Amino acid sequence: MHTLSKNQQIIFDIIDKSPEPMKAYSILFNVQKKGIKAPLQVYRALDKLVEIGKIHKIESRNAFIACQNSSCQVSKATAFSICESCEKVTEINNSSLSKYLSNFKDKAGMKYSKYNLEFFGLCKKCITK
Amino acid sequence: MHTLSKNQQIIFDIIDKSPEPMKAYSILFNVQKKGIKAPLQVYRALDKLVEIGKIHKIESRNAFIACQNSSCQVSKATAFSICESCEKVTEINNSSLSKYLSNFKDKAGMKYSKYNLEFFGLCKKCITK
DNA sequence: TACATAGTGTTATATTATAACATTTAAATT
DNA sequence: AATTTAAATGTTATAATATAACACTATGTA
Repeated sequence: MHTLSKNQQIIFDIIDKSPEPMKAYSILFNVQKKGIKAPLQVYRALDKLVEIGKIHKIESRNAFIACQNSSCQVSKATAFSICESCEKVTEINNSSLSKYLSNFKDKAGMKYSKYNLEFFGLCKKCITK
Repeated sequence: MHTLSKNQQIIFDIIDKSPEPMKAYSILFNVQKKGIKAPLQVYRALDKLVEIGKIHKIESRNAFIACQNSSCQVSKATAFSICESCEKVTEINNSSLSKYLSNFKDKAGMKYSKYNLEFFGLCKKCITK
């Protein structure tokens, strides 16, 4: 198991506590009281946390969320649902889906080592508004 | 069928001719000789071209490619393979995959209106290097 | 014509991300 | 414990990506 460094722990904690994905400069603003002053300090921690699978980047939003999936050691197979109204993001943990995608081969026979899937729609709350 | 405006056509043409995804400022550089001088002129055309499905954004790369799929009118169901070595990107057109994903429902019962999937790996050329 | 909608041109600025280099800390090896 | 190595930190500067705001022009349609 990986032990986080000081900066990594600070930045993981704030992402983990957040109910929604956080952007890098919002993270920076929120950790300045803890002594983290520069964007690079944030980005380096983010890079490492993504690498070890503790957080994921929501590519379409340039934002980061803590991994919701206890069995997810590395960010090799990620899927998210994104509400286009309230921007709520949920990590999808569905074994049928992950099996289907992990075994997917395209016509050219290329075998993939990683995928990222983002679904967009309206969440239950927003659909009734 | 949609008629492209002058700027939209210029920008679509250069993306369509490119063998690889193009980034916004690379597009800008390449169309300055045609009188397009400012980032916004590029981004506005890109937004519209994405909206009508003539191009797609590769989110993990902040880059744009022309739609390879003649039946794809709108960018509601996109899938790409991305070589992490040479950065070659190919649009995946696989009816089993698109059916599976279009019909996918998560546990919360949320029904999605759109998805984007990016596979990562090594293409055939790069795998033998 | 006149009205509405979409597109253009422009300047300025916001947001996201990395380069480069010096230093410090932690971990692994002897 | 001392040495070595890898990982992490701190800092300044800057690159790369993207949007706000406003004035104006072209196009389609009643």
